[in-house]
Amino acid sequence: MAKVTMQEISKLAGVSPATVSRALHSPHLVRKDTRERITRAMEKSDYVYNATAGDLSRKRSSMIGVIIPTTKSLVFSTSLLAIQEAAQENNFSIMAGSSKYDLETESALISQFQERRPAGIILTGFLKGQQASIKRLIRNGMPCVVIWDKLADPDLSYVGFDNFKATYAVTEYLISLRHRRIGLIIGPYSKVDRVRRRLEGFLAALKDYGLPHHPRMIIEKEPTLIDGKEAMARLMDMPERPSAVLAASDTLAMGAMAAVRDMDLGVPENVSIAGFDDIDIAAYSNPPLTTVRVPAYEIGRLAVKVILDMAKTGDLRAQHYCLDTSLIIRKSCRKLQKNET
Amino acid sequence: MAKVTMQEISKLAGVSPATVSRALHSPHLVRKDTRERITRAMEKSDYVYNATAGDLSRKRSSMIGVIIPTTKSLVFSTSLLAIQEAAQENNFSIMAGSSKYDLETESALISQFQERRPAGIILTGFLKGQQASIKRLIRNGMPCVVIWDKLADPDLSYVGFDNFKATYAVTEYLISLRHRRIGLIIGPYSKVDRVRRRLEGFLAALKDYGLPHHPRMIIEKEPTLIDGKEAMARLMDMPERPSAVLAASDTLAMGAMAAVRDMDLGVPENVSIAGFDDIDIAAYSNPPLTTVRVPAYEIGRLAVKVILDMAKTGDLRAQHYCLDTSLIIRKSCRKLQKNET
DNA sequence: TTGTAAGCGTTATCAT
DNA sequence: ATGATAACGCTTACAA
Repeated sequence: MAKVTMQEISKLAGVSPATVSRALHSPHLVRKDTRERITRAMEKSDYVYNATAGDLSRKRSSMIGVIIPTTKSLVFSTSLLAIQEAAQENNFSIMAGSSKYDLETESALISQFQERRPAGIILTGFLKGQQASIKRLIRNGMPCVVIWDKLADPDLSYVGFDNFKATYAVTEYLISLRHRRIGLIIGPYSKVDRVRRRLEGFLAALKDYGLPHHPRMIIEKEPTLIDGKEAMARLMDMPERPSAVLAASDTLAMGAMAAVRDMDLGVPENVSIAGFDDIDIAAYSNPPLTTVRVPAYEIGRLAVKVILDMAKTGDLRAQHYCLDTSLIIRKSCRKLQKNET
Repeated sequence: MAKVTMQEISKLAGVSPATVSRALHSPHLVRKDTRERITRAMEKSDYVYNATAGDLSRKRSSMIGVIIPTTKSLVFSTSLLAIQEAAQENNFSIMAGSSKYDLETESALISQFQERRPAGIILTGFLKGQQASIKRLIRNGMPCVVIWDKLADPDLSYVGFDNFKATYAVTEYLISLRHRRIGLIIGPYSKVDRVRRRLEGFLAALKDYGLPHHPRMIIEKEPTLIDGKEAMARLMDMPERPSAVLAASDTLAMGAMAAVRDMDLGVPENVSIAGFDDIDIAAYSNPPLTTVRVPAYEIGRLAVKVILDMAKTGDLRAQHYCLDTSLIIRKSCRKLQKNET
């Protein structure tokens, strides 16, 4: 398709290929009338620029690699959308892939990306054991930025938020509602650092307020609806069941609410549930979900900015952006009575 | 980054670049021991294949362009996930973009894709007025397949389902429940053919069963939660309000349910609601949503197969796959009493 | 089974 | 302001 090349355009316009290239990328270097002749020639012959050839010649490509855990979570999709919009505004394309929380998949994706010499790579959190290989990437001159977390390692760039703090805050809120037996349904924290920090925030709040810690009330699951439902069912079956449950993602929370409904019990009358992410639908669930709002869109845009900036200047020194989260109080949590348990 | 080239590997292994290339892509053409020497050389020097150069040389790239309306709808994300998985299995990368139901954005995306000479392009339905330019693409040798619809045009490939029939069926179901005043909340049918066919299916069912058609009960909106809610509020405010409402996407349906709840009315006691898509969460809403299941995942996988097949054989003759949808009856619709209206 | 060499369509460096 | 020309890193006939 589109087999006409710059060569042919240059002939048609009676100039050299170099001039055509200039007319395309640095129009100000070309006299107006030649520029117009070139433009006309291009239009007449349906010329389509060949970015592959350009990238090869220039030794860097105008693509950005993006890894998100899953396209099936609305909240990551929001970041992806932002990334895509920002990239397109700068005439970059994105290569997307989802790791599905699997180390091998993630590595394969990174390798696949590298083959195209992208301008940079955006990673969503990352799996345990990936840290070294990312550092190697950076050392080799590849702009990388981790999103959705605040990293301890000063050598790694990130655009994220404080998962520990955010989880601490929502747990604290539950405690302020007089809950003392609080369950936690959480994603794969043994595999993903970002998730582990949520666990740690939860635990820290419990400890700081002197609440007992029931390991059985912490359930690690995949962040899906069905897993949220199963976990909640298990929690509700316990002899001393929790009066409140924090689901470390809204998807889990939605599943959890369904479990309660299936028992003909109500949220928040019989049990309070809080989520994390503030996906769009959280405001529309029944009851509307109390949750932690995460700046998914802003994260995406900012990440692109960081990558583009690094690619342009060649300065790969780590950049850190920790954005704010906020607690969105809706109707899925209630305050216990003084003597209620 | 990764500045070592095939040249250097070939020197290291004491062979020609051509042999290295063969070892990589057609190992069977290379004697085992030379192959091993090459592999060792690559490992020792951290060689990373340069797909950009390869694509240029081979005059076709191992990328597939994908356009979906929005990453913010779970159901398109499912197709995207499937596409991405299938592509990766075949060592292809995907370039993704969302049109946001905007013609200019869609065109810009297609142009951007073309510059990379992708192996093919997958389009989700497509906007009115795009048909001619897609045909031109195909004529120029670009494999294209439209997903999520069954096209009338025999020259265009599609992997989709019958939007008319599916909508007809769910409307018929509502009618079988004795509903006679049925509202419709629907996406941008004036812009998107695929959506228009849903409208037509709805109208046809009404007509076939001799039901009156109230234009005011058909509301065109963007497929978002908030729009679903607003539309439903309007419907419920009508003097003769509908006893059932079909929302032509689950997202709209979720918004609609929220509107009913806000009026302190119940679904399906006061009004029945049916959706379309069967996004994951539809089974978990309160009440669980009766809806039309769409084979989003299968569509994605099959679309990649079609593209790859066309790219390999060079045979761009149109291929048509119309998959099945099914009505998933849950709890958001009820049967009216004999004398109930 | 392996090597030679001519591209692939741009861009960048020097000249003019 | 424009042109000549050598890369860029790989693939692919064709030859050996």
